Amino acid sequence: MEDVAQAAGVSRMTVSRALRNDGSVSVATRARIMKIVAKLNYVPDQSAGTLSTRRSGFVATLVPSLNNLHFAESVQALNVELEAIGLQILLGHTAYSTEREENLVESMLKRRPEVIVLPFDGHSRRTVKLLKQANVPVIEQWERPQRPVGYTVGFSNRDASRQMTEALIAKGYRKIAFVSEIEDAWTRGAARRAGFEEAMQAAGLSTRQMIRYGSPPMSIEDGYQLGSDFKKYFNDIECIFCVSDAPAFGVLSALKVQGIQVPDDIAVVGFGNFEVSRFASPSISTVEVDPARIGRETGRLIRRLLSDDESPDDIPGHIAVDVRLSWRESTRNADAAQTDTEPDA
Amino acid sequence: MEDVAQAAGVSRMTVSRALRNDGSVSVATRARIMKIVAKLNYVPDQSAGTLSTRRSGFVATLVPSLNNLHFAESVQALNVELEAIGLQILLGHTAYSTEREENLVESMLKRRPEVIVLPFDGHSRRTVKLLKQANVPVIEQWERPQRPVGYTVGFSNRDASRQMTEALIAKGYRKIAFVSEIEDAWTRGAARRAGFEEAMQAAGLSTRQMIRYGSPPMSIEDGYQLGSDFKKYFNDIECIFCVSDAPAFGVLSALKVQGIQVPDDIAVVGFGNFEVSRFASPSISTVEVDPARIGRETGRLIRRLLSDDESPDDIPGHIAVDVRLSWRESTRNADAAQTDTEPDA
DNA sequence: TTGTAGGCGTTATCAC
DNA sequence: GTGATAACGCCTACAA
Repeated sequence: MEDVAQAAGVSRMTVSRALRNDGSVSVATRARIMKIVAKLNYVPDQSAGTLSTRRSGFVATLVPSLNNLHFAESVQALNVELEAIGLQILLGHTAYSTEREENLVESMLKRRPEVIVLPFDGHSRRTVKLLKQANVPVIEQWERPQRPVGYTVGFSNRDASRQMTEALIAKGYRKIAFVSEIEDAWTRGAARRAGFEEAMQAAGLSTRQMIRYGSPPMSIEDGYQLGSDFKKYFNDIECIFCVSDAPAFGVLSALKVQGIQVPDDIAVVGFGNFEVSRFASPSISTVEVDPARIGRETGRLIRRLLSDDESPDDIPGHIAVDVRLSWRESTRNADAAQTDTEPDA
Repeated sequence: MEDVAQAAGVSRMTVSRALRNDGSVSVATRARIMKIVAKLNYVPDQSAGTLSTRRSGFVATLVPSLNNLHFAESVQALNVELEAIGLQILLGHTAYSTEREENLVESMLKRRPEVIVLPFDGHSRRTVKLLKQANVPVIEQWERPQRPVGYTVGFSNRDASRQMTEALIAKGYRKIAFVSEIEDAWTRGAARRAGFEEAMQAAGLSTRQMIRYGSPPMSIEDGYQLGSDFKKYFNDIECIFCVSDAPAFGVLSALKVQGIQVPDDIAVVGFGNFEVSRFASPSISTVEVDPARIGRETGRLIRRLLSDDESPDDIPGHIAVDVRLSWRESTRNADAAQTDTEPDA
């Protein structure tokens, strides 16, 4: 910067001001400075700026996995919002591990993010402690936790799952199996299972068919294996409700191989509206979440949090991004009120 | 840090050394310091450290889109490698735009990354200039450019596509259509088309069936639309080779709806080995790339570049991550030497 | 509109 | 093994 200043015959301060374009530099001077900046290929060092202004320009963002279009889409949507206000995402993936999450939060904090965004799938005690002490706005995404650390953007997995279960019951399904992971304490899978149980019990139906298989997140493969052992798992079942579309697709593929008709012999339902469920044949009925919207709303919330022309009291603590039920070919749709659009429509 | 130092009765320097665990602090002193650090919830400020050491700990990583499992997987694999050496990814997505790429490179540079990783899909002149002047190792991923800026990790899309085309010809296909995007100058799509042409011309076959549709990257939907107008696009064609698995799946779905048999009436081939092509029915033959391996190899290259116990001359400028052809159900496999494993196997 | 002085929180370096 | 000093490159605050 000194070089630029000398070449322009001004002080470093003036160069600094010209670069930030804060309006306090004469047009002529600024033009001259910018030309020299270009010629010298000068690129300001943001970490020095951060040190000085105490604003890092970072938003720490954790996701369970990138290996899942939902999270990737939401990050991308968030990024679009943040770029507009010059914020940079600092990404970390927890691989669905609260321990990794803890380490990530710790290392992110060293970068002095202005906001911390993370999924809620349960946090370790220390994670919560770190987040609270960080003195930085915290946004939990996807699930709406019982006791949120800070702001939340998302929906209740439990409610969504209950809704879907109630709808299945309304369609006449009685013997419904729920497929989810083993050792899913505190994850969204557990919340979805709870919603299922709630609805079934409210309807006086048996919740004995709770199949636990694989570890979170369940894969297509896991579902395929379950579906392949149809007799063992789904004998006398009318509808298989899977914790996510991935195992639902796997189950479906396995049933198809065995010549079991969906939805005539048995129905299959997923959760999440992954791309694969839309293009499967039969296409899979599912709970549709809108990942891009979660990212977008998170970004907007951040803009509000960081702009100083709004009182913090006016900012809502929770932003609901609700789900909807998508009825497709894998369920019997006798009483279906809304029908989802097929790709060929 | 001062607070910690006072509480421990040492100087800030000793605290700094204790935190970095550089071995020059007595065990007792370090233990005492660490305890106080924990009690005071002190979190060091990395931007100050960066300023002092001139090491940011960042690896700038650009991807065309996260909205594509390939890139997400490769980023994730890269991240695994980098975490091990305390490096943090600074992610940006170009949305397949060279202009966005240029802006991203510029803003990343302000963070003083220690390495810049980006896809090669053509760069603007200024991007190349910025990269060269940055005085930072540059790694181009996926494609192997003709004139690379720095290191490269990946494969030649042109060669891969030529290979696949040759294999299709060897299987007896003669009237092969190639489906790719409009305005794909300099993208991987163009390289793949070039490989196709090359192989077809070498075999004395017509390359008249070059269908251009949609803009990069082609979607399932684009393929579906093409496939729906079978008569117009694929009349008298024996095999449809798509620029990626996404349109291949779309085409396939559309053919299925029309009762056109694959591979009996016509073959369909993709590129990329997206998950959907493995689980489609019929499953889609494709050119299989290994995104995780690209990420992993990039990470390893970075480790070598940043470790000072290796002479730069020993580090290869290009790391080949080759593709393989996956033969599945969507092609007639008379002479197939290798057959891909199905999910149920 | 421009300049001067000082400090942001850490670490390199050298001395003890 | 520990401490004092200066510097990293920018920006805040104040002065001119």
